[in-house]
Amino acid sequence: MWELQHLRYKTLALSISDCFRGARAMTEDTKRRLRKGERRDQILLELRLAPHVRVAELAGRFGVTTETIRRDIDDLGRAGLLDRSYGGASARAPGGYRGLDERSRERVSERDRLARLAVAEVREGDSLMIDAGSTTMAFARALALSDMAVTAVTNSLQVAMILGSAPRARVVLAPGGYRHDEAAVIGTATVDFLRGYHVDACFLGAAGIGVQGVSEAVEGFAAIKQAMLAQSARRHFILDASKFGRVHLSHVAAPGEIGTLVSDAAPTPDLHAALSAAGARMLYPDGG
Amino acid sequence: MWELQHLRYKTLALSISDCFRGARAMTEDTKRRLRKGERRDQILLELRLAPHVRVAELAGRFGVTTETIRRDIDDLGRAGLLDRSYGGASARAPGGYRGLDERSRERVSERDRLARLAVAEVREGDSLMIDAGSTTMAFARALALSDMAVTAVTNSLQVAMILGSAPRARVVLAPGGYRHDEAAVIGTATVDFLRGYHVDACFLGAAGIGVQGVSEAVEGFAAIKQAMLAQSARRHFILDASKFGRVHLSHVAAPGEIGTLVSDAAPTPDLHAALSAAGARMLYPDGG
DNA sequence: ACTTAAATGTGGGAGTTGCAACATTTACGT
DNA sequence: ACGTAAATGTTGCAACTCCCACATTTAAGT
Repeated sequence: MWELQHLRYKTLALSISDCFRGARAMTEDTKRRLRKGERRDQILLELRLAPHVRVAELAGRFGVTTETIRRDIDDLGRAGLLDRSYGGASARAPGGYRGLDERSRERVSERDRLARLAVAEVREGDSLMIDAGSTTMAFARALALSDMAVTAVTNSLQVAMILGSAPRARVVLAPGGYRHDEAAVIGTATVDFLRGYHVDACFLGAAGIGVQGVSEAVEGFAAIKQAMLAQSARRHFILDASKFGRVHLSHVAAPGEIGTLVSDAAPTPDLHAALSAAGARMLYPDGG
Repeated sequence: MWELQHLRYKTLALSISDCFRGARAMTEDTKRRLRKGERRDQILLELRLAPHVRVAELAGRFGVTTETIRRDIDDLGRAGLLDRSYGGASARAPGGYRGLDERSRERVSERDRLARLAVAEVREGDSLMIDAGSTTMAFARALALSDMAVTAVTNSLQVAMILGSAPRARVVLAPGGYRHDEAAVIGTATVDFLRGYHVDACFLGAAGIGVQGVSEAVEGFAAIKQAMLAQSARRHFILDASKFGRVHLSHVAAPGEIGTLVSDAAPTPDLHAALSAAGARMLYPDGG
């Protein structure tokens, strides 16, 4: 009976493993046999349908020992393809957010504090634009908790799903080409769509901020951020202190275009000087 | 120290619990005190950021016993707001898909077989439209496994995320108002956007099919399905046998407009007669 | 203030999982 | 066909989780 089950999966699984091996640039994975790859593809795919799988259940389904499954998800976890958890594995949320296992409790509350600082800038009834990123996800979560009536336009699937669960929030999702690593849509369709909306405020993340302004690493995100900036009466960048002084490929906004910088710590003196000279507002805990 | 942590959460959590209680129509939840509701909101929201939380970790964070957390997630699980798992809880995937715990192993393979039957209708290089639903999610999963080069336009966030993980698939997401219970976008913006594409084939789910044609329960989905049908050279409905004979509010397609019905079992004689008289093609295991 | 019920804590036994060392099987190259 | 190494299975023990019943605390109503 297990044999039958196994064969079915064997025919079903084709070769996503190839992509996976390719992505890992032939390190230790090239040595692995088919059976293993198939199983791992199955695990990964199952994890896209259900957010969590259990070791014991997978073992039963594939007709192998729990130890084998354990080794599989250990390796997959090491490769960053899923998150290990007691008794099983869970899908790694796309969009940059790391599970709590990797973060200390302090960082969790830091994240929430920064997010609430940004939520304080939102007024009841506001229309918003929110872009993709781990900071804006945390912002969306805090905004959902605040139970404010807002309408949000976003290109982030995560933000849509998080904020969409709040009873008084309306979410409009922009169209575009789907980027799986960021769980967001991107492209000219996205930008064109955004131009059709005028909102009270936008809340954006970014990869870096320096004296020359805000910059972004992911190609294609910069254009979206700029489009959102252009349609918003009030502009906000939510950036934790680790972004200070970092410069990335794509230019997003000059210091004068930043509006308000929401952060979890005061900017470095030179950054503070440059931003304040350009008329940017800065907001951070302990007196901003 | 725990006191501090707890207070922070106390201020953060406002009143999504109200919505939750409201949704449950004041059964046993009305009796519950604030503390409990806050904790549960936190759990639910945390689950939107991370796909899995552990009992022990939550207990530590809230400064309560694991037993309390266990009771929380038990109740939340009973209310259908999350999925229980050994050692913790995982987010319930929106869009109708139920975790494996609730389904027998047979139904899992049935689901996969139906999905693969539909995938067999896809040709390398095809452009597709795929709508939202649990059947189309399974289809997207099987399509991702097939490793075919396809371009898919969809209004389902789940389909986008599943298919978007396949290396050779391109996914275009339609815009629109976000419907959280279905994890899909909906509305005139969605329909208008779809009209901008011509595709080789569409794969749609639906709530029911009868002699009068295909019908749908979710308001607003019918228009999207019709738009997708209109833009597709080949038309497919993926429906399991439980949909046979069911009639729902919104009309989607007459028998003559169905194209191909992909199912896991042969339609009932009268349904078969009506469809075949209208020129619909039928596809099911064991000789279609 | 008193009563009552809900909410939470405690403790122990049963079941699950994790881990590591070692045995066995399987797959591949020569 | 043989040898080798990867892959998987097996076993035992420690750690963790679950669940039950009962004790204790907390919150609400009168």
